[in-house]
Amino acid sequence: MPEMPEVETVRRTLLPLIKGKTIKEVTVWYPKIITGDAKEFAKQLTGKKIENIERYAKYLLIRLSDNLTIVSHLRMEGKYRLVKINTKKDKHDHVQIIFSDNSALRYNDVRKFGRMQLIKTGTEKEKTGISKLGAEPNSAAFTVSYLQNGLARKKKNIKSTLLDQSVVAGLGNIYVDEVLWETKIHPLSQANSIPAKKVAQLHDNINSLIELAIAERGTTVHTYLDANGKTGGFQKMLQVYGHKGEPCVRCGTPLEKIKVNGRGTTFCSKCQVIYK
DNA sequence: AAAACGCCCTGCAGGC
DNA sequence: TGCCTGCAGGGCGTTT
Repeated sequence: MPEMPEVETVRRTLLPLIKGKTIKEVTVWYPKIITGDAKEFAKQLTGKKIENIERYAKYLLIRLSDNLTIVSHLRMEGKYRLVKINTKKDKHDHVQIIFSDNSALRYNDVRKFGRMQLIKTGTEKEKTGISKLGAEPNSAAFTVSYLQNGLARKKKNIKSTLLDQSVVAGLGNIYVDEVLWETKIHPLSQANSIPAKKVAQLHDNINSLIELAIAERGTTVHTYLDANGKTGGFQKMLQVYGHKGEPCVRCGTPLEKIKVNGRGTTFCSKCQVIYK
């Protein structure tokens, strides 16, 4: 499932594959992927040139000529790959952007959860999901006091709070479980009851975890692949996610798995402290 | 108003 | 070439 490190890896691998290319034609096989009118999406894109790809949290911003931007969210299983024009359509290919050099960008998504939205460049903070996002890890805005203020407003558990993209933008289920284990905070701790010193540690650990995961080109635990079809490398460093029942590497206690607001949550009941 | 819930989707694992 | 159920989950609309 692409979280911020995976989306950043997609950005880095996709950019050199499509930068500078001119769009000749767009095919939308599954219109629900497109937010707004799919025919209009295809029409507007025709003739435009790919200028750059940016990213905010888990959103890709594909910058085009004529002040247009495709805002793309991969959700659980969205993938991009570049193919030759006549490559047979995969069962889960949903959108195709054909370039003037007869290569084609395919968007593939087994669960069809991903979304693409065409907007005027610069309106992403009003017209898309980006409008509700908080600060990203490792950004200037993501300070210790920013996180302390964010948690102070929340009475709910820390697991749900860190998944809340308006508090910290870019974390998903894997990295939240990892960072709570690393910081020795129980996932059911009440967000506004965590001591300031622990919040400061949490902040630093979020930053270093995301930085390391990006350096490792993300985590592949299910089907995640970058735009070159390569898996990530961070899965070998996971301490809790996917390790239910295995001994905690710090204390040897078997890791537990519970549901927290509908999300699978793996943790060590001995060394992760609950704050209430 | 904050928090929780339900929905979208498909593939796969597990039980029988 | 089995069938059925539950699980995986990010974001968003709806409900509590």
